[in-house]
Amino acid sequence: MWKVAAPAPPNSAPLPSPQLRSRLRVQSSAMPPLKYREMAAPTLFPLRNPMIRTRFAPSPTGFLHVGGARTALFNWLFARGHGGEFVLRIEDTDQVRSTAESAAGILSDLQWLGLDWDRGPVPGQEKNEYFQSTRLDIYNGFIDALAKSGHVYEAWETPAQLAAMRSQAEREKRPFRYRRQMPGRAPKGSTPCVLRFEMPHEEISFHDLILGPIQVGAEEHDDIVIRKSDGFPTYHFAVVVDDHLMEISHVLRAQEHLMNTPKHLALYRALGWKPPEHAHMPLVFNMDNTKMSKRDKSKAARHAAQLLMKNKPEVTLETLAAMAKVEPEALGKFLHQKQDNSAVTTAVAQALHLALPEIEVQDFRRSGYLHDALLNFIALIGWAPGENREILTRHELLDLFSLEGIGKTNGRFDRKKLLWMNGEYIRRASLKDLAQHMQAFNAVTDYPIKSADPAMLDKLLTMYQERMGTLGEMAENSRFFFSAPPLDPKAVDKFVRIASGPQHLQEIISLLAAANPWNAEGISPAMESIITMGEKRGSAAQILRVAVSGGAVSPPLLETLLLLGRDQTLDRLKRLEKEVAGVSGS
RNA sequence: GCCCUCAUCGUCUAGAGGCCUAGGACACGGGCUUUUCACGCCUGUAACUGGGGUUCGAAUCCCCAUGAGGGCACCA
Repeated sequence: MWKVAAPAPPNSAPLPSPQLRSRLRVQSSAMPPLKYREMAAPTLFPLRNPMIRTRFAPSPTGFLHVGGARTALFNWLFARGHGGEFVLRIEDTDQVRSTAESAAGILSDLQWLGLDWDRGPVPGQEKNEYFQSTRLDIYNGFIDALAKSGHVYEAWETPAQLAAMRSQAEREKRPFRYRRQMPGRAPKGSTPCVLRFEMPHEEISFHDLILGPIQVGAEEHDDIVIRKSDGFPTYHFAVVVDDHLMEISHVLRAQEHLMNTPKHLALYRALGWKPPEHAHMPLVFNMDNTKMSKRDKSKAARHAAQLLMKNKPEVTLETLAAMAKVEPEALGKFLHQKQDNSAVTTAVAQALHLALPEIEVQDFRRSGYLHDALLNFIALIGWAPGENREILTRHELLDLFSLEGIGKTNGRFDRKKLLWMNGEYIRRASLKDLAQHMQAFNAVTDYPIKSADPAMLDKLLTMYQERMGTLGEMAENSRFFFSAPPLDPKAVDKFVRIASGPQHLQEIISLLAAANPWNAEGISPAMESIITMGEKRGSAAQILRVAVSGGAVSPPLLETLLLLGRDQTLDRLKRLEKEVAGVSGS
């Protein structure tokens, strides 16, 4: 778990209880005509409405995905931008897949992003009432009420039977809909059964705040399971009960939930509750239009490994396993049976020096993206403030955000633009802020720069601020300040193993050896000579660059040498001298 | 297969019937600056999916086609 500079701890305000719950009225059997919502567009909201309350309700089955982060951001912006409240609720009704680690990770990622919540779990503490798994009796109470009014019935099919019924329907090319009065329902059995909710037999329509009017025909409804055989409510039921009890005014969620909304509205109606407003936002995909999934990371690692083994036959499964320090068997399964495995993925990527695509928030964090840059970028997918604005502070985001600004078309996650934006944030940041970001970055990564003292970090930051896209880039490129780097043979050939190379190298060594004192004034004359050395201005300086940095690219030499110090500089020059002399005989 | 949704440069988008010869940003190309790499500055290429309507006039409204995405779980 990472350490997090903790924002203000969220309040754990009590749930709306008895009096509010007493407002709950279960519908009698005589139903009034179905009219879920007037088709005319409702007024979106008055400005600064204290009654606006949104929620982000992730299921703790993995780390926080950028898509989830965007949903959280939009909900947060909408609530806070209008003086409302933002609720965080953990939907852990899937006993098999939910883990406490995931929940903690999601909390930590949201905190890192600065998306704080008014009500919800308290980091570092036990599950409270914002974890659905603690609320079983509440759901059961409402299920009982719904049963009394005749909306609920038992269904005894096993999962296997249901699967068979579905494939049967598929073979007959007809849609499968589970309905109470359909023929061939399983008789009462001895195993625990599920409880289903009988959907109305009428068209359901509603007005989506982003998409406009949506209708779903009566024949499309399916009697949804509301309680699983393990006694836990399904998502559909728990979400409705909690959104009501927690007085959520606006449900802002991804468009993949659009078809769930009629089910939820039917539940609201059966429970006698007023549903919240709904707004479904467009989805975000990879540039190639595939879904952004953590599997992309495995795919990238697998692809790179297979390419390597194809191009270099000497690399076998065993050698690669040894390189990555994983079991050959596990690697085999990963490679050949396409068994995704995050441990193997990471190990392979590390062994091959492969940068995995960032998918989860923590990936971006570890790559050295600034949280505000990530937030800014994410906000701009599917939403635009108008006026050609792009770089927006958190404050401006809050100020400008509106549901009307959300578009209807799916977006793509353009990593190049994110990289640009992150660089933009880095260049605009103060040195002090950058140092803080670097510290947070160091806490979750392990680069040599971790060992830099504040003074050195400051100097490095100054040097790299204008030439990095991410903190990770700087951490990588600044390695040579901490230990002698490997020499890039291509750079050595190009700049040093040339006719004038050895002689220039000698001159550089004696110039710098004589430089005194080792400060800007003392070195500058030597630097000037080095730059003007040779035919083309600056060409000889590359020799020096290769010597100290190992390659053809580095921050400006003067500052570099100053930070490196005389001894390191001369050592590395002599190392290069030896390298060139040693091989020239062959 | 059935249902739902969407459709402007490669990408994110501006655009609410005449302000559109379609604007901005990223990316890409060219140039300047430069001891490398960046940064910065200047500059270029590039889009209204197609077809029918409505209208004096359509990127904007309607219909159809096509394409794309989502959903069809005892997952959420």
